[in-house]
Amino acid sequence: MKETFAHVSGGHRATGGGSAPPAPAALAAKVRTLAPSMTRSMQRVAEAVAGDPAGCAALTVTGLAELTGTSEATVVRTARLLGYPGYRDLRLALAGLAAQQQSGRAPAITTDIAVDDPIADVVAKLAYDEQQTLADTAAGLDTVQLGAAVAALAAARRTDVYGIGASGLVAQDLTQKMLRIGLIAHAPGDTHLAVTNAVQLRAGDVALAITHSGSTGDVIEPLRVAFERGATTIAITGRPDSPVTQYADHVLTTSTARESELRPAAMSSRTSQLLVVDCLFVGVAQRTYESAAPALAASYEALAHRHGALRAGAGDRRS
Amino acid sequence: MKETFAHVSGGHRATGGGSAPPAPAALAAKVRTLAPSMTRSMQRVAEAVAGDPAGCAALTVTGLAELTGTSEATVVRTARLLGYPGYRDLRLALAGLAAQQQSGRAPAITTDIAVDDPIADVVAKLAYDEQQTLADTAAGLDTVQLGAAVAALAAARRTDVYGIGASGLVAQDLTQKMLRIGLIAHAPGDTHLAVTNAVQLRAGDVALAITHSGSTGDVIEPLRVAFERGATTIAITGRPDSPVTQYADHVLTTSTARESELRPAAMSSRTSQLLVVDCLFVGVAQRTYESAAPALAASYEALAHRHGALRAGAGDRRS
DNA sequence: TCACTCATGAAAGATATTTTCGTTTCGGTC
DNA sequence: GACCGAAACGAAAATATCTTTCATGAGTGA
Repeated sequence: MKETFAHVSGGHRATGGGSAPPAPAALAAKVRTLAPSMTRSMQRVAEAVAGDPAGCAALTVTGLAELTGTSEATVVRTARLLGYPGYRDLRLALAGLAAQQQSGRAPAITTDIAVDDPIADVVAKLAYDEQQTLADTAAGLDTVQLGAAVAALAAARRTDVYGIGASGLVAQDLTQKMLRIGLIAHAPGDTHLAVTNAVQLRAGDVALAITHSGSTGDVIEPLRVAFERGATTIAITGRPDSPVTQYADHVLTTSTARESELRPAAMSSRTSQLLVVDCLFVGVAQRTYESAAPALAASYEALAHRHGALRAGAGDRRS
Repeated sequence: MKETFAHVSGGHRATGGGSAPPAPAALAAKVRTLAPSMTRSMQRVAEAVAGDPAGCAALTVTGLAELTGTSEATVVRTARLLGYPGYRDLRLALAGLAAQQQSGRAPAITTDIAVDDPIADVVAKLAYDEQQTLADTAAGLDTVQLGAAVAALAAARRTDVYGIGASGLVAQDLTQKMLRIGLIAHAPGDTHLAVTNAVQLRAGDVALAITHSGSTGDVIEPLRVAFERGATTIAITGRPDSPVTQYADHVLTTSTARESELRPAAMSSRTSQLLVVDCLFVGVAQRTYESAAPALAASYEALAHRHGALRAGAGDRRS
């Protein structure tokens, strides 16, 4: 009679009496616990699995069977013993475990970049450092000063942005963005031009200086001129006590990450400066939304057909 | 006319976008990057996968096909497009991803920046988004392509970097840095100059194009010229299947973050591009360490006295 | 409208996993 | 030392799952 055996085979459920949640990360522990109750070949399999989850996750039943010198059946039996419905699920758990211990290996990237670091490490370290820089900058940013700066920029008749070297690019970035929302901004390319421009400023205008060290003469000079002309002046610098702040109504502080030979200060200061500049931009865009939104749309539209100019195959959808 | 050239030079594209090893956790980013080049049903699958990795990992091909209302074939095709050999491997990666976000922090979904967000929120959201962009970019970068690009740059007689608009600033950033370690690099300011420059390139030289859309004619054109001149060409783009890759020996993919009205795509693509550029720079600096180190020190030295020029005391001698 | 391309799913084909079942091994008993 | 029974084990069949092929229909440009 069938029903007689039914409950017998049905009762073969694994540990837990009905609900056997597959082990998440406690696999190594489970292996150790269950090892004594395992047969020799099963132990070999369990050992391999616990020893190299990532490697085993890449193997098929057959592969793992060969690796451990056993058969597919044994592998499946081991998986069952470990609490999974079959090898497929064990493999899935294995992949998860591998990913976990992979990501847990993060602390290694706090070290400086070395000359012989493999390229993958360089990527990881740089990304990590820049993320850190962003977090630091955001945390250290004075929102009151930022708000004041935004208000000044939004109301300005025109804005001058000064920066040299790497900071010059940030200055241009801000300028480009402000132009996009219909505000008047300039980023003079050299000091003479900057000073010449600065002389034209007056109350209601804004001058913004970007310098990491806060001591770059080429940037301080035009800011000083603007300051003396009565313009509202803003400084973005990593040194809140540096010379440039003397002539700044509002000071926005960027974070200073540790630098090393292969990772010049310019790199992290740029990241930091860009975040500040983005905040300024978004703040200003919010305040001038009525005019900014259509201007943004218009400049987007104007660029759209440039993109299609040389289309070669892949269709680009309007997005 | 054009098409004749197109298919001739198009033969170079063996290394396009699909040669990357399976992505570990950069899946969400990859989905976003590749979504535009997907068909409707594939997008549905990709969406399901990105939206609920854990859930999908528990499904078989058939299950996922049913869930998304498509067929097994489509699921497999999607898996392929995402860079995996087949669904089985995608599923494994999915399990890994699920485990990671399980153990990791909460999803921390960011809402878009709203017009009436207080300035503090703007800072927090921008910082978070940019951090996310960095993580995605780092995870999605093909280190093989990156390594090849680094090797080409380090060995180049000279390097041209093309970029327009926001990408133009990134191009300048790279150029500045390369000059600092004694390498010859140019970032022509406009398309005419760029093409004129490109004509001068030959084998052993490098041309690098930076464009988020991958369809910017002004940037593709000089790269094409350089490509046909026999120079090694590199493209940094957010669209690995875009026209620009036709003329690129090495393609470096930047991540595409979701954009909104107040946060234009240019913002996150810039962050992404800068990370890639930094990686290139550090990689090149490593490879040319013998000459790069003294050059870096020298340029640092040369700038040092500029910083002191306007010392704090208010009295400025130099004018 | 027609020819064409391409996305799509049904079903055939290939792999991987699970089950079955017979053989081997081991420990004990006579 | 021979024999028995139970458990371990693997070969191969059976099944589930994944992949490929191919015909169809939707959409597109001429």
